[in-house]
Amino acid sequence: MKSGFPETRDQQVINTWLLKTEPSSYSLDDLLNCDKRCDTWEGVRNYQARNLIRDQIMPGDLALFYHSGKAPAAIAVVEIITAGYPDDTALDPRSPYYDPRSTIENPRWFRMDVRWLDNLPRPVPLKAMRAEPRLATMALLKKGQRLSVLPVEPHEWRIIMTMGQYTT
DNA sequence: GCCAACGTTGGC
DNA sequence: GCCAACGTTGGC
Repeated sequence: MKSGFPETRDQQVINTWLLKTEPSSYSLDDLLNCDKRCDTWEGVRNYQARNLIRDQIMPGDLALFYHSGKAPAAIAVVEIITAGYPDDTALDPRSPYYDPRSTIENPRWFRMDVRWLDNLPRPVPLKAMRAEPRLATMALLKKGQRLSVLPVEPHEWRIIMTMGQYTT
């Protein structure tokens, strides 16, 4: 990644996000074990997060891969490789993400596909982000926030890349 | 394990 | 449309 973020690709601004996951349900290793280190980000069942996936997240965007739980930290960078599209798991009665209110004609939930890019050389713990004054307004750090998909502002992204010693 | 914060549900 | 009850998230 070069300096001067936000970068553009094909005239399009690349936005940055944070994808939160509880590692006991889906971890970085799960992503790394996927074919081509690509996987689908399914099961989001929160309307605000759904709206971001459906309306804003674009292929080429970048995201921090964040583990919640025992050792909360941003640990890797992934690339968004699709726009949002209907989350079929909502249609499957055997899926833990089944939602009978969702239909093919009227999908209620959306997902996108992601690809692993790199681990952060130094994972950035939640604690370190809280301790960094320039990250004070970060969405992740807002009290009581529970979104699993969060926007990351360009300056926040740069700071976290630096903290994570991520340089390319 | 606790509990604050938040989203969702459902009775009215 | 209001709001109390409930379930879930997630840091600590």
